Parts: sequence; structure tokens; C-alpha cells
Amino acid sequence: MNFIIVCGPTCTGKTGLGIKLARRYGGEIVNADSRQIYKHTTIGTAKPTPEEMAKVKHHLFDILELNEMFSAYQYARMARELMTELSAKDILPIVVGGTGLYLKALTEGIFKSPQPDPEYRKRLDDIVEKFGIEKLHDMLALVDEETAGRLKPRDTARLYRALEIHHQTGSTITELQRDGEYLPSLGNPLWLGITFNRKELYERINKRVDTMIDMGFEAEVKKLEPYLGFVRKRKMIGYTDMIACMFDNDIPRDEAISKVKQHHRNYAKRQLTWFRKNDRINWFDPTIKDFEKEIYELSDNYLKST
RNA sequence: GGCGCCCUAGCUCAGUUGGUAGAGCAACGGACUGAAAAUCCGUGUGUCCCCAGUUCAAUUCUGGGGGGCGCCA
Repeated sequence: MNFIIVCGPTCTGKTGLGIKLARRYGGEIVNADSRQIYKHTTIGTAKPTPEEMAKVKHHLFDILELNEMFSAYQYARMARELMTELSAKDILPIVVGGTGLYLKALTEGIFKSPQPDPEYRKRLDDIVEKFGIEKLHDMLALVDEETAGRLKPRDTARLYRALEIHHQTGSTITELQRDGEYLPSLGNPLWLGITFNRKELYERINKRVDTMIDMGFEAEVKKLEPYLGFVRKRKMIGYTDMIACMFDNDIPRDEAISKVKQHHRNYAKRQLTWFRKNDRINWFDPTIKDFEKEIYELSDNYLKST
């Protein structure tokens, strides 16, 4: 299957480029952003605007309530199914997003295992509260020495996952990842990456947060009141800082806004770390002239040759 | 003008009973296999405000100067 992936850190113009590519090649957009999948969070996740969405068909946006569980595995399955359908209709899927794990699960596949178990995780929460996070590592070492050996004692997210897998299946996560059944990988996409130099990127992020505020980000946050618990739990960037200001009265407004900027900058840096090691990505800097022309040439060739 | 407190890493601040210093945040680098905008790991030479004095040795003590804050005038 042919498809194009537009990736890169936040605030680089992926959305706009995706739409241009979709129009040029008769494609449709497939979201690969873990937060734009959710409803109610629009301005703060820099979701495509209604005008943009009207230009070409957009998929996998606004499909989940904020209280719904989701995972990289589910993403990979949904996206694969959708893209297979599009392809059958001769529509080119343009995957756009900055969530590295989702793109990896989609393109390289991901091992199969039972659904995450919220109740078991709650039990782990209690253990952490009583005995501290290090306790999880000790517990894992007892049943899965191999995985415990490669995980850091404070890496709670992975410790939860490893313990949960062992609890559910009796095998270790390392075994499943190595020998288990896999959701297979998908096609041979053309990877396009967009980024700016660091200074430029950070300046753009700062400016975009100001624009978000102007567009009514605070009103959007206010409307999130019924979902505060879920938004906090997902630690959605920007939202948590505004919530701390608007609902908890923990920090003044200007401080909240600069935190929002800072956290978006931190995130962009993590995304770069993720994408930099992917040597299939063809990188482009939008400040270089003719950058779109180069992208089109590359894309034309890709679609011709396959 | 008087009195008191403060001046240490980009920021907020610890600390050194005199032997030239360390946390958090930031920054930078990295990891990442069903929560990933998550989660985690690594990296710290900075005229310790300036000048002089005491001392083998001062960021630390003393004196002077500069800047900030508070109270009293």
C-alpha cells in the first residue's frame, strides 16, 4: 500500500502540508496525533480548523470522548483498517501527526496482548501510594527479572504495563514482544518530516500559544469542567496549566501561559528525539525556498515508482 | 536620612562552624513495543555583587562601596 506520512515536532505546519498533498494527489487525511483524536479539545491541540477540514476529508479526529480508553494498538488497528479501505478506493492516505509511538505501531506493527485492565492498575496505584514507586520494580523483579533488568525503577508507566501483562497472561512482556503474535507492519510509506531550527521552532511555539489564547483557549478549558479528571489524568499539555490557573487558582494567568509555552517546547524537543533516529524520514525546513517544490518532486517520484 | 534583611548556575533558592559550592525548574543529549502531549535516564567552572583588610587560605570573618527589599523618618 502506498501512503505518505507527514511527521515532525509540534507547530511546524504539518496540517497545512497534509492538506496540500491530499489535494494534489486526491488523498485524504488520517490523523496520527494522540490528542486530536479526542472531542472537546480543539484549540489547545491545534486541531485542523473547520475550514481546513472542509477542504479534504479528515479521518480519526474527534472520535473519542475524553473518558474513553485508547491505545497505540487500537490506533494502529483503526488506522490500518481505514487506510486499507481508502486504498481500495484508490484514495491516497496522508497520515499526519506527531505521535511517534502511534506512527511506529502503524508502520512497524505492535505485539498483541489482552486489553489493559483498569482495575488491576488501580490496585497498583494503591501499592504505589502505600509503599512508593520503587515497590513496583521490586514486584516486577520477582516475576520477570529480564524486564525488570531493563526498566528503570521509577519508570512507572512501563512498570505498570509489564506487571499488568504478567498478571493477565502469565508470560512476561519481553517474551510477548519477542515471540508473541503481532499486528503486522504496513506498506512502504514515504516519510516526510518538517522542522525548523531550534530557535525558530521555539519562537513559533510561543507565538502559537498566544494565538490560542486569542482564539478562546480559556473558554474551551472552561467548558471542560465535566472532564477535568480525565484531562488531568492524560496530562494534556497546556490544558493542565490552564486548569491549575482557572479551576485550582494555583498560579496567576501570565504564569500559566508561560508554562503552556514551556511545556509545548519541552514536548517538541522530545518529539525531535523520537523522530531523529528514524532514518527513513526526509527532512524539510519550510524557511528554505522551494521547499514545497522539493516535497512534491519527491512525492511524485514515490507515487510513480511504486 | 536612620535601622534591619538580602545579593551564590538562565530563574527560584540551599550551603560552606574559613580549605573556591548544590537542589528544583529551565537548557542540552538520550530512551521509548496496547496510557505516549505519557513515562523515564544522563549532562552543572558559576568573576558565590565589587574593592580593601585579617589569614597559609575568604564565597564564608571585618571595613568600605554598589544594587534590591522592608520598616521608621
